[in-house]
Amino acid sequence: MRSKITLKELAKLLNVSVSTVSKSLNGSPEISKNTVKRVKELAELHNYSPNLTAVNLKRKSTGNIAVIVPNISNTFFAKVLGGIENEARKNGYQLITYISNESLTVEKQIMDLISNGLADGVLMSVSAETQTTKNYDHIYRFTEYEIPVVLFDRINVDVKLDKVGVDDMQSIYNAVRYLKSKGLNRIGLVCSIGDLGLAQARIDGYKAAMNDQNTTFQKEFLIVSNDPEVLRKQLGLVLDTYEMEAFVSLDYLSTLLTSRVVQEKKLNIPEDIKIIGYVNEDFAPFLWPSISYIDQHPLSIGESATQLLIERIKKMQPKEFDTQILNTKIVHLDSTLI
Amino acid sequence: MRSKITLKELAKLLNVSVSTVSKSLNGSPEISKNTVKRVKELAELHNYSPNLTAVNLKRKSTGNIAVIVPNISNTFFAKVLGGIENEARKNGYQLITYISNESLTVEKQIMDLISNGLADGVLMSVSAETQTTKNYDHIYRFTEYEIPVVLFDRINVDVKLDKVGVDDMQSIYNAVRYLKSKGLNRIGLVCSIGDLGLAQARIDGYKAAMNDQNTTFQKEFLIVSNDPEVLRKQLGLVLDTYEMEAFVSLDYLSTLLTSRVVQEKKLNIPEDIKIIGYVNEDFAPFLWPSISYIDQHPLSIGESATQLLIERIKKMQPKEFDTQILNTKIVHLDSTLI
DNA sequence: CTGAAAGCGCTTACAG
DNA sequence: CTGAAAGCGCTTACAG
Repeated sequence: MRSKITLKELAKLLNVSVSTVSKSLNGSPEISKNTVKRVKELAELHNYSPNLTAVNLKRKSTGNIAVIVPNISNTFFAKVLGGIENEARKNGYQLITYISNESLTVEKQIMDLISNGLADGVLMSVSAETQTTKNYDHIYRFTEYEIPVVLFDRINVDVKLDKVGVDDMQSIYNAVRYLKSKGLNRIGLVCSIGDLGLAQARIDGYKAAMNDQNTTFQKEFLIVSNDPEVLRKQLGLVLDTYEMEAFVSLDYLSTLLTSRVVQEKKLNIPEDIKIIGYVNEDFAPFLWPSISYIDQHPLSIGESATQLLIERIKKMQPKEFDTQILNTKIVHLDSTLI
Repeated sequence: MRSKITLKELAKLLNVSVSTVSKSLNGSPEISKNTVKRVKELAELHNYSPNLTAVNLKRKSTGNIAVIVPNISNTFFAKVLGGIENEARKNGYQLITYISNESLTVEKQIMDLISNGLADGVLMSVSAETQTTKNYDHIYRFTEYEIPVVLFDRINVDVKLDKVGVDDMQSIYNAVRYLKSKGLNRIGLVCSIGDLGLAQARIDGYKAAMNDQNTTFQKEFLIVSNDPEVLRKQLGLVLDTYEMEAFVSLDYLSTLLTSRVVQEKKLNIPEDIKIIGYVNEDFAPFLWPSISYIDQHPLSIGESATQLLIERIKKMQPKEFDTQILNTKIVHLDSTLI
């Protein structure tokens, strides 16, 4: 496609060898100041830049990091991607991105592609299907090829690899404890992502906190379904049956839905019902009422995962896998005011 | 990084030449059925796949499409990216993604990088700063290198290139006309992205529709600011001063904010105030009230832009630039019921 | 039908 | 200080 000037052409114009040009441009101390100057000037003039494909072939590396994201329906993964991009670009890596659409099949196809030598390392968040079927062979294959893989966010999977994410159990445990500290006891849990390992961890956190002091966990308060309609109905039922005081919602959809159904029932937030959920932090303040949420610092997740991956790329460590857990924080808005 | 088997190694194992192996694997008719079979079997056995860096160097192409997105704070660009990915992968291209963060400087850096022969083509949505400063040289440079560029979504820019997007003026014109057809006349416009060309087009659509029949455009109804706080105040003021009947909001933030401020004022949606805006289509139905929105079919935008780009890559057309305009559609939810 | 050779655009020991 | 040569892993005219 491109007709940019090559080393060879520069060499011809300067009447020197290709090696000399290459060394001059790469700051080798072998070459005389004078030649270096001549070469650099001409290179500048012609706007020379090395063909990265050739460089990479020579170096036996690609300069690419592959990123596999399960979906893009909310901004969480987009934000993580932002963090990954920051860190990758700072280190001179390009990002090759893929979306698995929560499908194991697609994930396998992507991994096949990548293993054709497309990337020096892989950052991935496993798809829902991969987690439910516990099919991890395609991931392990990379370590055979000596391509490091770092998992991010969805790290509650039984795979021995480097991982970067948050403590999902603790996050929800803290949220429930906060609500209880306000004297609330009838706290429901709403979840539309039950097939993810991290949802299970969050539910465990909920149960632990509910079983803590003056309350015991009641399974009637657990509203889990992938179908928004089912969720909506159950939520209505629970609100009609019990005098609920608060909800913890585990994902974007269920958070908005909780707020909606509560209001449909003419209940006031936060006076009658308090909510802590997961929502897009950029827009959370503009909802009515605005909903308190658990900030997972997606940017940091992306950055840390990328740092770890680049370390692995640079020196394929002895196999001691690292798990980095970042803190979460409850951001209080309207729905937990008072 | 990878220790995968190469053509040369396969050739040695089979006692044939590298050329023979290459031709066998690439389905050349020159080679005997028998050899092809032997080669393919061994290749399969060793899980051979060609080193794409080498193939690309030879082919003088990269197999990559670079995508530059201005931001990722809402899901719009994420969805477009999804469409791009579908189409790119179908055609065997990899996506290299970049986020310009609405900065001209970053955009230039990215373009420099890409021009190092990283991609066969570029899909981009120009940053806000690029639009306000009207600085397009770095974009034109690609055409000099014969790397095709297709702009998407933000196509209201004075650049002669292929473009794929929607008719922003018409979209808002239609929205306002719809509201007027319901007998509403005091219709406000709210916008937090005034520095984008497409916002201007949308505002033009609003003015045209307001000047249409029994109403004339009033600049008091125009609420435009990049600062949410200013927007919030002005919105409150307008609601206090005029008996508003509806709002058209031009972006995610202003849409949510409009709904919020209206409700803070104890006004009912849609009884007192109707709203048409732009929101994440996946979550729109779960808001309370759910907000009617203009569906821009982001997936289609991504797919069409990618198709066009791939055409350009395959046969660098005589320079007649194409502008593809996709339809938008109003999706009616709570906020325009009745 | 098979293979030797050249070449894609680079880098880097090695020789002079 | 400079350059010739080999090589990264492929593909493809060309010769036999």
